[in-house]
Amino acid sequence: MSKSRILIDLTPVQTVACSAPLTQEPLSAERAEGIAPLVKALADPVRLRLVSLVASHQDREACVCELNDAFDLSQPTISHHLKVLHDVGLLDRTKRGVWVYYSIKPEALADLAALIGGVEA
Amino acid sequence: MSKSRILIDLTPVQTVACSAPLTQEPLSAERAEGIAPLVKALADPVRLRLVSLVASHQDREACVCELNDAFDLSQPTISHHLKVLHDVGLLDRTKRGVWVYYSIKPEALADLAALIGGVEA
DNA sequence: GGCAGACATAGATGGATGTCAACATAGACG
DNA sequence: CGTCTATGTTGACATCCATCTATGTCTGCC
Repeated sequence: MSKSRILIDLTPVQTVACSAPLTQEPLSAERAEGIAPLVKALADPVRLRLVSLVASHQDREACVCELNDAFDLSQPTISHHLKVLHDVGLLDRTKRGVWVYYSIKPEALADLAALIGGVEA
Repeated sequence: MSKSRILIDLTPVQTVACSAPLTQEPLSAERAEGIAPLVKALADPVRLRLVSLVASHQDREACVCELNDAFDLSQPTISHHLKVLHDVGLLDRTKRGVWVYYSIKPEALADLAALIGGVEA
């Protein structure tokens, strides 16, 4: 009870960060519910490319205008995907003048990789 | 053109295995389309737990009957989720007598972790 | 102030997805 | 054979989700 209440207040990234690798012990239902949104955020080709574009960009951050240009999708659609990635804690958001820059939170990707890979972090 | 045709014939796991980490270079649209199904297969709390249950089980395999018992879901629903995981190449399937055993394909998880984590495989 | 550009939000819509009940299949065993 | 048990398949249904158009908000600038 108290354990699950604590989990409810954690972001997906935080839940991932404090979970043992999938291959080490069975994932509890509560943790699975907490982690799934993070994986789901990555489970889209457009968002995979967005993360990759940002992560591989100079200083691991990119302006929305550049990201828009990389896709044949409407600006609101890209904005929606960026919001999804930001909401789960994979991307940070900074406004500089008129432009908005999204940046990678590297530890989020690393923690998720450790959870999936399991082979010692 | 020829590159994308090759990718079309790869399974999600194979596509992941031959892709550079997300943080290293921008993911192409074709590769993103190939990888997304694998991530999507993991982007569900029930399937996360199924993978974890199988992966952390003795010999990294488990009988469907045990898996059914771990959930408050109908048997066809579990069967459906196992099929999704098997179709993308995360689980192997073996029939022994009346029972069906699903087993982890460890390299699939490792490759996915390497793609996401990026810190050298 | 007012306009223009960058980005977010709202609402609508077609398609994907998780779940179940019902049925099918396939061995084991009497 | 017939039945029981384990598992997969089908079809239906409700919900979720990716995308679009239209509109709102904020900022810089003339």
